Amino acid sequence: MAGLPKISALRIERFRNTVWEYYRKARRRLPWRQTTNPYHILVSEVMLQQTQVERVAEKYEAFINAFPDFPSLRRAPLHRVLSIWQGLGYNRRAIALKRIAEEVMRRYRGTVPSSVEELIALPGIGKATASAIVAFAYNQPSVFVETNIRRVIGHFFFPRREHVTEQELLAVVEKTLDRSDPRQWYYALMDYGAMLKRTHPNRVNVHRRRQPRFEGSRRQLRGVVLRTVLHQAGLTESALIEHIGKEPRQVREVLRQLKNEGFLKKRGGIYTIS
DNA sequence: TTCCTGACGC
DNA sequence: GCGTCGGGAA
Repeated sequence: MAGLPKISALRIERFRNTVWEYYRKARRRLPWRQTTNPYHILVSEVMLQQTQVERVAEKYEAFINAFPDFPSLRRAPLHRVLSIWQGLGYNRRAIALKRIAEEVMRRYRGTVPSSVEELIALPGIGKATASAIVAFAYNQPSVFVETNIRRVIGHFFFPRREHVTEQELLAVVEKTLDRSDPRQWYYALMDYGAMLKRTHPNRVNVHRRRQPRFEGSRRQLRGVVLRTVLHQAGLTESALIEHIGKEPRQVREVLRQLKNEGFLKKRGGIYTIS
C-alpha cells in the first residue's frame, strides 16, 4: 500500500485552474454532452468503453434516433440493434444495452438508477462506467479513473513514474475533484487528457496488457460470422460455412459460442438473430 | 503495432 | 490476476 500523496491546497487550486482554463478555451462539443437525459448518457458511456470518441460520435446519433428511450430499445429486435451497432466493436455491449433496458423498465420503472451500486448490478456496467453515469447524468461527485483521467493525473502528480496504481490515481482524483460541478469537471479532465495524448504521445504510466494480433484471430472471425448472419439470416450451418469460406471447425466453434452468448438462435438447423 | 472514456468469467 | 471480447485509425 503506497502512502497517500500529500497535496497542498495551493497545488490543487493550481491544477484545477489549469484544467478549467483549458476547458474554457478548447472543450470538445460532443453530442452526449448536449443532453441530461440519463438514458442517452448511459448509452454513450457504454459505447465509449474501449472505443474512441470519434468513432462513437458517428454511431451515437443513429442509435439514439432509432431507440430514443428504454421502451423502444427493449422492444426492438436484437438484429436491428446489432446492425446499427456494426463497426463499434465489442458487440456484446449491444446485447447488454437491451438487457439494461429490460432491467431498468422492470425494476426501476424506466428511471436510470443514481447510485453506483445499483448501476454496477446492471449488465455491461462496471465501476468506471457506473461512476461516469452518476457524474454525467446526475452531476454527483463520484470518483473514477479512465484512460484520459489516468493520463492527466499521471502527468501532473506522478511525472517520471513508471507505474501508478489504481488506488493512487483514485486518491488524487478524489482530492482534486471540483465538487461545485462534477459533470463539467470530469468533462474538463477528460478533455485535458485527450489533449495530452496528442502533445505527449506514448507516455503511458500504467501497465497495460497488449492485445493479441487481430488479423486471423477468433475475434475477427466472430465479427465476420455475426455480420454474415446479420445480412443473410436463415442459413444452415453448412451454408454459413460455405458462404464464409474459413476453417469449418472454427466457424462451427464460433457459431456455438455466439449462440451461447445470446447473439444467435438456432431453430431447425437454421441460424437467426432475434 | 498501438491504442481506445472497460467488463466479465475463470 | 489473466484471457477474451471488435474494429478502425494513426
